[in-house]
Amino acid sequence: MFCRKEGLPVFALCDCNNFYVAAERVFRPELLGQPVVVLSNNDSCVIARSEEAKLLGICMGDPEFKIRGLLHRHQVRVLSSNYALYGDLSDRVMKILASHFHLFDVYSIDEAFARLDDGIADPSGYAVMVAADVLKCTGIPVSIGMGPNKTLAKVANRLAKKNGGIKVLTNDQQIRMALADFPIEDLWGIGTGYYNRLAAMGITTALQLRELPELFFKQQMSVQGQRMYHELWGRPAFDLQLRAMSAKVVSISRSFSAYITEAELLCQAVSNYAWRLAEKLREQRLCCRKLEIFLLTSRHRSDQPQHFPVHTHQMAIPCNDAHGIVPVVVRVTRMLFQPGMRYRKAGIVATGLIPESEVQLNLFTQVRPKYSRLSSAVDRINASFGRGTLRMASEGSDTSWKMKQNFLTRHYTTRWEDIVTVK
DNA sequence: TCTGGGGTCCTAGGACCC
DNA sequence: TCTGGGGTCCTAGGACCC
Repeated sequence: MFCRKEGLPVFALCDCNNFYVAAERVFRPELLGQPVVVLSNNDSCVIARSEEAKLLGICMGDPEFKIRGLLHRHQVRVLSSNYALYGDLSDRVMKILASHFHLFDVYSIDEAFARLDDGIADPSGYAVMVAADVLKCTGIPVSIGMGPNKTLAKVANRLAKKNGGIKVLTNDQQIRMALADFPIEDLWGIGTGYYNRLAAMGITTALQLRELPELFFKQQMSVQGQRMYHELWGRPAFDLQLRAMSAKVVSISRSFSAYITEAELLCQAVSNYAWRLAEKLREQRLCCRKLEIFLLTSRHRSDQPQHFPVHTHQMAIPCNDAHGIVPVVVRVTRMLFQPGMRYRKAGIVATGLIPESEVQLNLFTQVRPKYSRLSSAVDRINASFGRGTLRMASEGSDTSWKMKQNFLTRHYTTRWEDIVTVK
């Protein structure tokens, strides 16, 4: 199934370089060459950095308030995250990549795996051509790594970033060399938990890790670890995911821009989240059978009382309309709320998902069509006039909890009034 | 006193990913 | 004062069934 001429790579990983920053630079060329960071929701943490920002010592996840002096001193350009822009540019990049690779698997907003066609005799030259085409068509630079499986294509990609954008691993000698000084914490499948355990044993490079017996992987890191073992030795254990799978969980959670201490305001905020969750379920044509509602106080404030309540609600009928979901979420939130607590975040997780079509076949769902037609009408209106044009009255009008985005760029590619004007 | 065995489904929690 | 959000997979253990 993975057969290909001996010594040639089978898998490619294409990864956009510093994607969020690159996406901003497409429409803000004055940011080229400047240190740039993109912040998470509420403008709280660094989630993307340009090369210039990395050189200043800014790390992923750094809270903005802790590095404010540094940002100011070096005139770092600070941006709020603009997911409408990133999502749209991601779609464009993926379309170009898909036109060059027959078998193709979108792995995340900025990454895709591909299997190389048998006819490609010069993988490295092919990768150069693909990367150039993506850059020409979208303005986004990509790095491409190739190897005999996904794990090693990931390793190659990491090396490609430091090596002109393309890296191909073809035989075990090259693989050995690549793994010899590859830090285990950068390996796909090694997070902080495994890293700490391995480092305590003196294992710090991917090559050292590979030398451990297969049983160690199996016992310490379960079957995923066992798959990693095979891939490190060049045998493929993860294939491409060629069919889009329907989501198993759909969730929405947000931190508030200020603490919430009143039940009323909290209910208004979760009412807004519940509405958005219902929209997301309808976008994916799914209905949920369960809703998990949770509240969080700030873990970083050990001087304040903590409260992390969770409640799971079973829906009588699988549901994806706001009229079924919002009242449940508000009722549960009222029940979970404890006076005296300063809530920082709330969220809703929809599980037990089934396709909309299966619900409509159910005998006991005669009440649905009315709300289903109402929801479709609301979705059409909001699609035309913008999200939030129609919403639930329970959401209220006090927006003090809403997300802070002080450095947001325009929706250049997805909103008519934000489109760039050429003089 | 001695109390089966094998299967499924569900859930909670822990690991990981970007 | 200020520390993101949305996912996946795996395992162990309990309930339940025949």
